[in-house]
Amino acid sequence: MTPKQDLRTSLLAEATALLERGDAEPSLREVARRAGVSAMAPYRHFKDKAALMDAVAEAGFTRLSAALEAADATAEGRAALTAQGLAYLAFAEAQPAVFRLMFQRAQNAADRDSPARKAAYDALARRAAALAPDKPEAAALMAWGLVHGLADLRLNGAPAAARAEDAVRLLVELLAPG
Amino acid sequence: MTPKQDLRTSLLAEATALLERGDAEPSLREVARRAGVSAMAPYRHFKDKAALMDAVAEAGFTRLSAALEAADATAEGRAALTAQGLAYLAFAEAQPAVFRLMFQRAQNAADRDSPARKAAYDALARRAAALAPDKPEAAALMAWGLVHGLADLRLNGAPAAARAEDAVRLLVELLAPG
DNA sequence: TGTACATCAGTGAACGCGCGTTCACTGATGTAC
DNA sequence: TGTACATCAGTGAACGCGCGTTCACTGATGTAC
Repeated sequence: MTPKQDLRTSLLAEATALLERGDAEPSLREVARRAGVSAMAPYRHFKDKAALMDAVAEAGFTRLSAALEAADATAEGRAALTAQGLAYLAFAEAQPAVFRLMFQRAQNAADRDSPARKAAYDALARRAAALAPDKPEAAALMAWGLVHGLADLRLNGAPAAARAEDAVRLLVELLAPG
Repeated sequence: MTPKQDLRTSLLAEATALLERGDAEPSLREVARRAGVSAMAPYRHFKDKAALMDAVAEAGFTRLSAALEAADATAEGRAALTAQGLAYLAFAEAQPAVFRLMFQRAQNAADRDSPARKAAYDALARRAAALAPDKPEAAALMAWGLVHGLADLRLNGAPAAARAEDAVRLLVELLAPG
């Protein structure tokens, strides 16, 4: 058979599209269908369904980490941390289903320690730690925990989370008054 | 047929137990099986499977809100907020699957505005707002977002979240130095 | 340049499975008179 | 007190469904000599 060009990439894209369309658990068969390929074709590229979903999540962390680093580059110090926090919220809002998947899958999987995931954490953590040199670890975890919690609450429809950006700004203000 | 005594309660208990046993999506049939009842029996008590799961989530919010209020009662001011934050983390850790379900279901469902959920939010929010009278809303959302994010990260195996309690204490310290 | 062969990406039929839900039913209990 | 009837909580068989995965296969492409 004629190889589709880069079926692997197509499968990732279709799975992502299905997720964002609201299908919380797209079936392998449906993904294959959308890619214009038989139900069995994905097995040439992924060991099984779980491997495909892991790859989707991993790609999500790569995009998130890139978004955070891009935001970071736009400013310095306090402003850079604020920018990263807002970027995190924006990412979650733009790709809610993938965002959810990213953290769900980490729950069981070995990709808990993926480099992309680490990179995303480090980007935020570095700025937060720099603002609170006396308690760098607690500050980093606080920044990560806050933006993650706000994103999750907003995705889950908590009405209060509409003002999530205010909470991010308050965090930065408290960490580094000025 | 002889009515089982309080089958409704048993079904909720079995569904909860299955969840906590690691079955992220227990089937209606399995729940019924565990309750010692035919596959159809649950339909006497719940419209459909979704209604059962909604009830499980709602019961979770009731327990969470009770836990927060109990923690709140043990102290005053700053210490009360800390106690609530730690209680939130403890709840998520003790019943991770129900905790996840609670927020997942809110995503689509009408029970987004359930009284139990509001009560849980209010308990935390009141204390946080009292500590930052100039920015009560942002402070409340910040407290809720932080503890929720820390809980979620910990459930999802983020290594840094092991020190979540430190982050809660840092929050309280920043909100109300002293 | 030609030939033999391995590899690789796909196909398509078939499997067994457990699911949520429907349906028609049964038999115990409560209520009216 | 007895009888008729409605209600209520359960049963059990059956449905159609889509799923992940297996299997044996096909035919195009790349490689060695």
